[in-house]
Amino acid sequence: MLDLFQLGSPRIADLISPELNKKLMALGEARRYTDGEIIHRRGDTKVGLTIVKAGAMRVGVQGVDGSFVTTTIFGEGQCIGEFTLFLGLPRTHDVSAMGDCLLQQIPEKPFMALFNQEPELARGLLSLSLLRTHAMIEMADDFRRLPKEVHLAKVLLGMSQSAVNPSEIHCLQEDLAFMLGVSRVSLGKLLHKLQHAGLVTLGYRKIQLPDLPKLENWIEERALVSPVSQQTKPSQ
Amino acid sequence: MLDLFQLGSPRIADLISPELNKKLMALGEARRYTDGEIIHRRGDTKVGLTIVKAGAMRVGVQGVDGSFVTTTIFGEGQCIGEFTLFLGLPRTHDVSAMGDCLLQQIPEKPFMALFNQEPELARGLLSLSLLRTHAMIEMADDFRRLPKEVHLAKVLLGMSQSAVNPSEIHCLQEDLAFMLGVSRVSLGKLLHKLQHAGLVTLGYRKIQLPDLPKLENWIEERALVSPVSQQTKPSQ
DNA sequence: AATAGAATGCTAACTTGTTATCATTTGGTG
DNA sequence: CACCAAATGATAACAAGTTAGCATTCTATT
Repeated sequence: MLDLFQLGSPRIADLISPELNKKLMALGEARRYTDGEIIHRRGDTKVGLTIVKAGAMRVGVQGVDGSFVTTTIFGEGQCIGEFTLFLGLPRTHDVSAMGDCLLQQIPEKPFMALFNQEPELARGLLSLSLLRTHAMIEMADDFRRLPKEVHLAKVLLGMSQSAVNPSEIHCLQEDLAFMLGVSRVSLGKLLHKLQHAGLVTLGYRKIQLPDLPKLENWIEERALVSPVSQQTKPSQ
Repeated sequence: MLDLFQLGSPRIADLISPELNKKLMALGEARRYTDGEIIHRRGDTKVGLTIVKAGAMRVGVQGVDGSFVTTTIFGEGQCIGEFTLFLGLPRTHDVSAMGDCLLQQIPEKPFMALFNQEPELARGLLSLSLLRTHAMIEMADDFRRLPKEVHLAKVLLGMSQSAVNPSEIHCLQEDLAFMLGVSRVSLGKLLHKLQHAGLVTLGYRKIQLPDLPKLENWIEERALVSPVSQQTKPSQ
């Protein structure tokens, strides 16, 4: 469940030293993509790490019926491709440029050379992967335990925490609907419920969160289990 | 979505050399737990790695209403605790012994000592974490894209692949229901659909899969996107 | 072999979500 | 600035899932 949640996904640069990050970003080459351009497709077997230098990429899956659903948007500093490098698995998602963007693309060979030379890189990638897994576990649990409107509220809160402006989220109701596994109609109803509760304000292509503390409280009161805090405090 | 799926979760021993595994298992100490005994609770902050040496542990969450739902069963060779070691996060699940079991419990200090000394360990844990993430991503996608009965079939197939006897799965309908996010009643209906299609045979506390190739075909025909194969072929 | 507890099966009233349309609003484009 | 495509709102018929309750079946334990 990569998920829009992963807007808040950690950035590799935050998990390794600046020096190592410099070495990493010096590998491979940067390439510019224009809005909508395909970066790679589900099933592709090209191996390598891709890091967003500027802009954002849209991650999702194209259905056989032609419909496309977005599951994640990765912004600056976020990366994909670990599965191809370490598991030899084909790409799991279709990825395209969301607006113009600049990507650092690091092929297998130089990456693995650095990886084998710098143990710190493994540690950083391990933390990254664990953080993602952790977020997914919590999300999956929410998905099944929480009433839909609470889950929705939690998702919105999560998205806000990684937005430029925390009190305004830019996304389509259709994508939110997919994320929660409901239809657009249902999602609309849920959103209006939250609006009537004074927790959100609906807009065109955006949702405003006028009172974050209130939203947090509202969620807290309805979550069935105690939340696990999200601080990232590595041991060592 | 750890999930019963994770019965098929990789074992750490399969991702590192036998020598390193020996060193790892020599750390900490083994402890025996009796059926139902609590191993740790959600929210606990005790840091360390726990590896199943024999038997199995039940992973799940206790609701505030007292109900307990199983999300995963981890058997021999499988481990938990990476979040506590590398992210400093509290336990995400309640874990208890499922039948009598023997666990190797490795405290933070000796583990991190070995970790810092043997780069191979980071590589192994990275693969482990990525495999889990990958399984969860695919599962989450299925959760939202596939009709419930197809998702159920896929989950059953996944469970069979990691069972002692691939054509017989031992689990409660109640736990399966939670995994799919539906009620027990709905799950019953779904299972009966599959039974009428000749794909499963229902029993008491067990489900038989009399014709695995047929099941695979049936799923294949109904999956909306091409599956991503699950071979574990590390590069390098 | 009888029994108790657990798991499964079944039903019905009810709630919720979906599909299929169509109307309305919005914001970028020419 | 008018227009158009996209996004959102709204509705109704329909389908699906849920809750609650009880019956039945199974298995382990007397």
